[in-house]
Amino acid sequence: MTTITDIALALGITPSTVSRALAGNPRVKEKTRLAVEKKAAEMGYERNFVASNLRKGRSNIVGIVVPRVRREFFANFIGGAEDVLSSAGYNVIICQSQESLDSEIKALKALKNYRAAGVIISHSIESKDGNHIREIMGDLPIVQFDRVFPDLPGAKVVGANCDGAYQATMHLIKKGYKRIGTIAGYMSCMAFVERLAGYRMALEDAGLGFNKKYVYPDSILYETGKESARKAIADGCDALYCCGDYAALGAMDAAREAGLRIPEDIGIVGTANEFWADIMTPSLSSLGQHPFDMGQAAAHAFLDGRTGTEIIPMELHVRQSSNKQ
Amino acid sequence: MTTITDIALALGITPSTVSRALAGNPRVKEKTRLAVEKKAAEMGYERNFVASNLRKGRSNIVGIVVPRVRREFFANFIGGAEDVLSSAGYNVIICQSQESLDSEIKALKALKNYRAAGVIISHSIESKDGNHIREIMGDLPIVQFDRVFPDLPGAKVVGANCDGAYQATMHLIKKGYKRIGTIAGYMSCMAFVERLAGYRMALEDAGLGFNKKYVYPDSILYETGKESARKAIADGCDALYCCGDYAALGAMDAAREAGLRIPEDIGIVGTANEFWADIMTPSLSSLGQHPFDMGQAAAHAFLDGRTGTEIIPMELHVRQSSNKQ
DNA sequence: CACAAATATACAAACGTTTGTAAAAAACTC
DNA sequence: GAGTTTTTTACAAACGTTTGTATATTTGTG
Repeated sequence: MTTITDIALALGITPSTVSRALAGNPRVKEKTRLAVEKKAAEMGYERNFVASNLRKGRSNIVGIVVPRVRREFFANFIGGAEDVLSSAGYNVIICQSQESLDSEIKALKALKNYRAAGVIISHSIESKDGNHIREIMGDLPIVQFDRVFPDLPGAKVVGANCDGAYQATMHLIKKGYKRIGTIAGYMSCMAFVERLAGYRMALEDAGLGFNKKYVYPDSILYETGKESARKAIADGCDALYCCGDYAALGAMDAAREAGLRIPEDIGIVGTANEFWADIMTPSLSSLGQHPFDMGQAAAHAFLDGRTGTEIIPMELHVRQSSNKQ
Repeated sequence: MTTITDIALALGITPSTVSRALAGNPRVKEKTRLAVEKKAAEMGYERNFVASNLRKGRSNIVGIVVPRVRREFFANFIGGAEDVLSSAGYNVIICQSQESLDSEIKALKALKNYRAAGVIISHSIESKDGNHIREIMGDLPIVQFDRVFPDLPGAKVVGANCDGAYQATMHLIKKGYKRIGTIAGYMSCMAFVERLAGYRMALEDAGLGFNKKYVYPDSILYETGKESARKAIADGCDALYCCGDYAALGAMDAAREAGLRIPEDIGIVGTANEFWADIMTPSLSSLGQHPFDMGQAAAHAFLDGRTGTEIIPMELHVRQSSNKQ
């Protein structure tokens, strides 16, 4: 592999000049710079990032830490972020926390150790606050998205969760459902708290009143969603706003097992708008985010060193599961 | 951040001894080693990978390059590989080629530049051979999986594609379908070539004969699958073995648009066993791989420096879309 | 106890960059 | 053309580790 020393030797100049030339430093004469660039291309030079990072104390790596890469939402977010970051000359390391605090810490430490330029993160369910993030990353730029800790400084990109859940719940109300429960998420996550708030607000605005009894929290997976839906059905709910599509799927199965027709006897709306929501029978109404846009927004927030919170709208996709005539 | 020099200073020994002690080198006395370990823990030392990598000329990074992270198969593969690799002390960088040769080359170059210890790759559709991989990675260990170039040296982990497609096709034959076509993939990919071979073998073994006319290649997405299925239906096919679930989904829609009942008028089997295959109506029969196992196998192949090809069995999940009574 | 052998540690260079400071070269000024 | 400023390049140290070689220490032998 050719080094800047090789180039310097070939041109009879010093490595430092080569380094500056390649970095576009105005301290080197245009003529020299062009000669260096030509020689570098000729010799197939590629900057050794490891050496560069060591000397500079920071790298061109941006870490993206997500619970799970395979979820529609995170996969699309990553797509959006990667687009923007890689065209800005950054390399992206993707880490999965698998919803575990330990894995999250491990990933952050590895990123810190590689002197990442920054980290874009949506924390795991097990993370109750952002102290470990701040502690490990020090003063490195942190961009949070979707699941954010409000007290942690730095940029945040979130969906309009409160507004979206309001829309979803209001949609159920307008369809004539009377006892609307919610299969909620974890109250350690902002996003889920916001959704609950939107759900509550819609009920109150419609004069239906909010009843804590019809909130079934900690349910975002198929199994927990199904279990919670069973309780909701026993409690007499005739509609459910679910904080996740997998939980909504569980709820649909619970309804079917209870002999209820969807959407005639029970209406169901999910959240995330996974690919399969549209192709199942009955198709699942779902509150979709714009993960790709969120990824781009997060990347730009990092690049511009912006801070503050950016809110990306959410969109309700009405399908059969809530479309009572 | 504390360095080995700090530890050496604190203990009145030299950095080299600290380095060796932390690496478990037998050249340092047990007593010294313990003292170093204690001090290191006390001072919160963490090895600077960047410096270590620079000196050693290689890192503890393993790159995984896949077309798309969000596909069930790749996401699960990554899960399996990450498990094994991270408990062996490696860090995993995940790169997406987005099925584009350019992105694949870019990812490989970045990995090479970070002096990755090796790369685990399933190449993009646009890659017609493995020359660019070998050229960029030099003599670094390469483990290929699923889509492999047989002429590229190094370990390979593949599903039993030929055998699986044989099973799938034979299943359709046994169900009484007569004119069985295949929505095939790209002939630049081993996996798809193998599946076609299995399909052909089953037809020939059953005495139905192979007819090139009923092979509709280059169709792995919803749109291309649908388009190819339209042709197949016009050609009089009453069953389709599809090389991908998204293509199978397109085929189902094409069948419905043509007024055909599934599975009565046309039988459909997909490949990959995506999550949603089970929940749609009619549910989609699909030939599933064991991506998690494949990921573990690939990681072990890398760790053990093994070479040669490992074949992981595939499993047919029979569901409604092919279950003609 | 002297001497050799084995063990444990110190020294120093290297990995390939970047960057502050010094020196050289070029361009002005009077 | 000498002196001054500006531009351009060279020198050298540093980032934190690893590792071959040399030195110091300990252990063993007669």
